[in-house]
Amino acid sequence: MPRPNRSAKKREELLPVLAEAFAEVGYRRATTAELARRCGVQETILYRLWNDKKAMFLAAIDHVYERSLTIWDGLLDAGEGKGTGAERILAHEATHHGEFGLYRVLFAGLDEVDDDEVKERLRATYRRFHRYIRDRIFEHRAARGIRDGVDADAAAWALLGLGTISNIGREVGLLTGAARRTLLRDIGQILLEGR
Amino acid sequence: MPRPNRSAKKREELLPVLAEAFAEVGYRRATTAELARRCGVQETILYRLWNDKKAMFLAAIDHVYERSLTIWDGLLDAGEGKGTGAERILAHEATHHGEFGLYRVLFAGLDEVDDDEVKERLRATYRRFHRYIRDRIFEHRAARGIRDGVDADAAAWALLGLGTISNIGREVGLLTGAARRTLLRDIGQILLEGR
DNA sequence: ACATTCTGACAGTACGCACTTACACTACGC
DNA sequence: GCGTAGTGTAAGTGCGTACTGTCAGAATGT
Repeated sequence: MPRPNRSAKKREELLPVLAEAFAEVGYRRATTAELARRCGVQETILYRLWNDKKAMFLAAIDHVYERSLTIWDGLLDAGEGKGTGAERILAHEATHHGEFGLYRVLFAGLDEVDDDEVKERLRATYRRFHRYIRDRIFEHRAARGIRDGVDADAAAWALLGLGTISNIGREVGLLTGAARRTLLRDIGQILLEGR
Repeated sequence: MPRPNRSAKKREELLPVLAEAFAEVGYRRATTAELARRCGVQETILYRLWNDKKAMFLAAIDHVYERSLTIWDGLLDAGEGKGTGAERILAHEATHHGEFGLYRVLFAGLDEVDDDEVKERLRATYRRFHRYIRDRIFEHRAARGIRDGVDADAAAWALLGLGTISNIGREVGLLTGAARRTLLRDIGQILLEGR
């Protein structure tokens, strides 16, 4: 049995680079040649790690969620005492939201939803984001003794929308950093409280 | 002087078809052959009306705004007495939002923002949408005597975000029609009032 | 009727891109 | 050291696609 297989490790190593590439130029324009160049490897190597370009993209979608979750969960663990978890995440996003541009992977995916696999993966990703946010809203309201807020489900969607439009505004140069901060902070608070 | 030029008329006639095509399959996948097929003409004809594919896309972006505005302005003119203009638009969108899928043209554009012309056109479009909504918020609050709501500018962005995420949710199959209705209605009302 | 410009159909071209084949080389277990 | 299976490099290949050249015919003002 010669040479152990390092594929898994290599995939893990290249995935962030792929995600960044898809984020920057979208799905169609991220040519396999460009992906390989950014990874510093030959195209063949990518094709040995993933079946095709779509598989690379699907993996990148998952990476977006996992990266966000890692950061958010870190915020929940650390910094106890400075408000509820939801407030801490909101405050963090108010200053750092979208700075890695990974959300653009999701935009790229929305352009490919007529592909069933892409659509399914996007659905799973958005659902996971939504549930996570909704749970934080529940926690927040429980901690604050809020019982009459609007449906937490709807509020979670609205918060997702807030993040999305904030990114779009940045993308097209309509929202400055300061504007995004007040947007996420003020409106975010209202949605959290639900009234 | 033989045969008057009907280019303008023809452009006007084909533009909705182009917009629909871009909405359905995005920019990259909307091949010129496909565009021509949907329009029922030869590719050459499209190229006589627009310089290149990008010009067709830019025109489609404008069309999205103009179509929405036509509908919304119609709602403002008609149906006086049933709430403020903002409320009427919101109620309308709650049931009809995104049913033509034209917003997907904007998603497609977001995948092409590294092109300066596309980015500029998107910025102009989002700005116009934002201003229109903001003005409706001002009117609403004036009519209701609301003076302590959150910044109308921010609220307008949040409403845009609400519409956007509503479309995304529909797109990936996470939000049913009923869910979108309550989302736009309940959260929309909160944002309108600003508290 | 006629000149002139618009209109429509078709084939073609150059290129970019996803994906493959082929092959030399390397590291490991026995 | 030897066979096996993983790794790196290079050169294709075939297809899809944006865009063009050509040319016959059709509609208009004079």
